Amino acid sequence: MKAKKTKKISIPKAYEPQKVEERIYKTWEKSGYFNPDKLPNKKSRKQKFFIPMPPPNATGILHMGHTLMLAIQDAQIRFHRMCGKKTLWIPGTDHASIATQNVVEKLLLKKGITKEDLGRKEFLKEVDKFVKNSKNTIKTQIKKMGSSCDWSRERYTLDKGMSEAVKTVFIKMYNDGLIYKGFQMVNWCPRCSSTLADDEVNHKEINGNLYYIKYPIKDGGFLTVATTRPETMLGDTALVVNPQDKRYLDFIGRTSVMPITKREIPVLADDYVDIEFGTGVLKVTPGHDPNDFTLGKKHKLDVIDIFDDKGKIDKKSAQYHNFEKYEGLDRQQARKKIVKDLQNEGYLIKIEPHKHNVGHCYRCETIIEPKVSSQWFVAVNKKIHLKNSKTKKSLKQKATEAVKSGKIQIIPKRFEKTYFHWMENLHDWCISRQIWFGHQIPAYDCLDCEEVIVAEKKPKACPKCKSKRIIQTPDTLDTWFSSGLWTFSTLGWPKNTKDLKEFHPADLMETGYDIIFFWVARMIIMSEYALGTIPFKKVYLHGLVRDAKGVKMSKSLGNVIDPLEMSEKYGADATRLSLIIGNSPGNDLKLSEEKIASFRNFSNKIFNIARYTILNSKPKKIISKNLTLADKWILKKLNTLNEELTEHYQNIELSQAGEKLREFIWGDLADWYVEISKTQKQDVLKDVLRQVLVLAHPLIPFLTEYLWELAGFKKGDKKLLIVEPWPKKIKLSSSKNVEQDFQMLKDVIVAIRNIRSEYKIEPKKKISAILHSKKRKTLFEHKEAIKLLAGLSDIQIEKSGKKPQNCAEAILKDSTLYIPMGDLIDPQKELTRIQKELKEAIEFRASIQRKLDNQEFIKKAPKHIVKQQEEKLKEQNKKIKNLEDKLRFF
RNA sequence: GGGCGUAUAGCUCAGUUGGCUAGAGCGCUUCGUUGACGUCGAAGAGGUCUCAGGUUCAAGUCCUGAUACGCCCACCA
Repeated sequence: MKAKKTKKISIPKAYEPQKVEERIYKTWEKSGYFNPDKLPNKKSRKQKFFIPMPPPNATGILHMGHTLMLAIQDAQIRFHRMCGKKTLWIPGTDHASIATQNVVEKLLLKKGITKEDLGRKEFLKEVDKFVKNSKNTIKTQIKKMGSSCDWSRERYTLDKGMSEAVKTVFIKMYNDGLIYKGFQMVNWCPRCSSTLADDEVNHKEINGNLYYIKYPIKDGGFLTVATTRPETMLGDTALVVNPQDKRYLDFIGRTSVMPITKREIPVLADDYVDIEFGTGVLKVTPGHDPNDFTLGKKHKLDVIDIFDDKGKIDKKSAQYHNFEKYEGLDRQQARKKIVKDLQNEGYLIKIEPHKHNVGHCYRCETIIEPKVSSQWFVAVNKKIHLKNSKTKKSLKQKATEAVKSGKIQIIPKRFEKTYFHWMENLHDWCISRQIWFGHQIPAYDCLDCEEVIVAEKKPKACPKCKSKRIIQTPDTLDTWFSSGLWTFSTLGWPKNTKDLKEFHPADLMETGYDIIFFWVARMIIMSEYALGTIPFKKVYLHGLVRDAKGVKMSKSLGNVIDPLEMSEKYGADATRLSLIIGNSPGNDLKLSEEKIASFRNFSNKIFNIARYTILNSKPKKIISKNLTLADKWILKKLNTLNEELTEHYQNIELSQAGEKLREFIWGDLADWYVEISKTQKQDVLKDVLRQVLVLAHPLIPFLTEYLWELAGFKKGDKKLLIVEPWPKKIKLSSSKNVEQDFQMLKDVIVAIRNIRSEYKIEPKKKISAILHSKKRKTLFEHKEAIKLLAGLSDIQIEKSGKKPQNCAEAILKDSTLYIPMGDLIDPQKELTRIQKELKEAIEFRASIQRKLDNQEFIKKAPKHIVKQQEEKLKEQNKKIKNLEDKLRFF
């Protein structure tokens, strides 16, 4: 109970992460341990563990989503590194073609410059300049979070090696007939002036209208068409009705003279048309609707493209097809004007409000225009002989099998269904983009004979017509085409490198569920195609980080919580913990500054436990003899913690790992063991601290490494915590009953505290207690602890004895506690207390009794459950008897 | 139109294969300057586990249905 004098080692009173994090990170970097080739005990590292880091966009700044991914991956990497695996985490950045080009375009526009002003070459120089700069920013930020990734292997999706990989795959796919150029309906973003893949289009419900328009028929009569997009009528090339539709039988085969343009189009029959919808008459615009395109193909209709690349009514088309008066109007303007004209000329019958889904660009939110053009596609349904496959299979089949066979495991499992569903419905993937920034397609067009040549280098002459007028296709590739190669291109593919052989496939792919299709699916397709293997064994999908109210964070809403600001304020460890604890795969996370602050408190608590241990623990070396009940208890708890954490880390259940850690450190260690240790001549604090630091390190890297050093566990420059082997369980002899015995000790202390609280006894005031207990010896060992923790001046512990007078009492499992109150005793208070306790006990006993009276329960429930109930009953009976005895005195 | 998820204390969430007098953190109430920590400690209040059925000796946990909220996918003009 005498407070130990703290020695004069100067350790600050509170943890100041700002002062240590940067230094610790540099120490790690200098050690070389981020690099698997420089790890200690190299020979014994038989297993490997590899994570390719999802590359953040090169232009971005770090947001909570990144921080979350870094925290999870770093925890995994650190755990497996400590477990003795050869661990590799490759960092990198993504060039994010459309996104980056948009950003730079906007910046230039502020200076009044368009990209066309600069020309392709100069513009790309500008982009590169910009990327170079922001790449460094994000790199520094990744380091700030403590990420232990191998910077010597850092990659960029547009670096030389990557371009090599992209070219190789493209050419191989082309030669295998899996990449083709085709004239097809694609999603066109008029703002970006580029195509988009199907999954880059977001469908949103829009309150639109259905316009009913009269189409006059030659030789009399008219048909009424319902459309949501009247402006597309400029490109109509037919009307179609269902041949079963009796209303229109007479019209089939006749000709309509269209309103406005007065073009003549046929009335056709096709059972594609839904009789029920609208008027049952469909206007066909093969140039601007995917269905109409298919229908048009079937009926060999002309395709009229009425828009230019910016989504405005095209000049040439307007001249040719007789709608010059709309030339240059954008889609909205054209719609307005056409509706007005239709109305004036008496062709508009009515307008009905109509909800429908409209596609939007996922980058800039502009409404997508379906448009027919010549683009490059990956054929996903074409069956060929793929690597490591005996029979002919399509890319889609291979990618589906990879998951279905269990070779790839998706966490959480429910996303496997989503994945299959998406794969089943996958159409050919449009991979060409009319963007300047990106991997330019390795295809060359002969300007004289229009021959297309796919090759690594520009051919000297056209193989067909020998012309030398050859240019490279201006289009670039979809960003996801190159990031699809990420798991193996980062390892040096197409060269057959040592890294590739050693590390592929990755052990874990950790990314957001929002890019399961964009990226995860593409990586599976690409790896199966190029290498004939899976890209990774596990996919762990994290959710979105939202604000405290569950709203998506966005600059415009001003609800963004900045990870760097938070790390500066509360420490990177606290920021990481706030994202890990209370989070589960596939679910969104609500984050608030308060939550982060609460983990700062936790860090500080750990710091102070360590501080106390360093300054006061006795002895400084591991002991195993003469352990007290408390010593054995905390060591046993530590063993359990070790076991549980090991499993949680292995299964990527980091939230549970974090909670268990907090429970142990704050609950068991700080609130109980540290306090009790103050009454002991020697303790095991140092051993416990040592192991706790190891177990906590994957989740709390900075602080633990710092304390490791402070506590003197770091023996020699190379012995950093980051490479400390994962601890084995501590051997404990004779630890039977430790938990029950310690629980009894806790119960006694809590009971006294309770009485103090009820009687409002000042904490300063020391009182005495008398304890009659069957386990006298066990409690006696920690007599001083009871005194310290319950604020007693004195305690008598006897096997049994006479009931003392004027006491507050508490009935415990094997003991009865008396607190002499003298005049302070309030019989009424005691009576109420006992009565309340008795009532609860009786109710509880009744519920157990009911169970035990039930013959079915006795017959069918497992033996140990029945026994458990019987014991509970006994316990309650004893308690009730004691309480009733006490009542008799009142 | 198809599919999926969630519903437990004021808030954020745990609750493994059914055995629970239903837990934690934050918040709240009362009390406290016990030399590791006020970024702390002690004690406490607070829940018919969304609703209705069912299976079972036993249901927060499994099944069916309903309701609410959320998400994803989709070319019906």
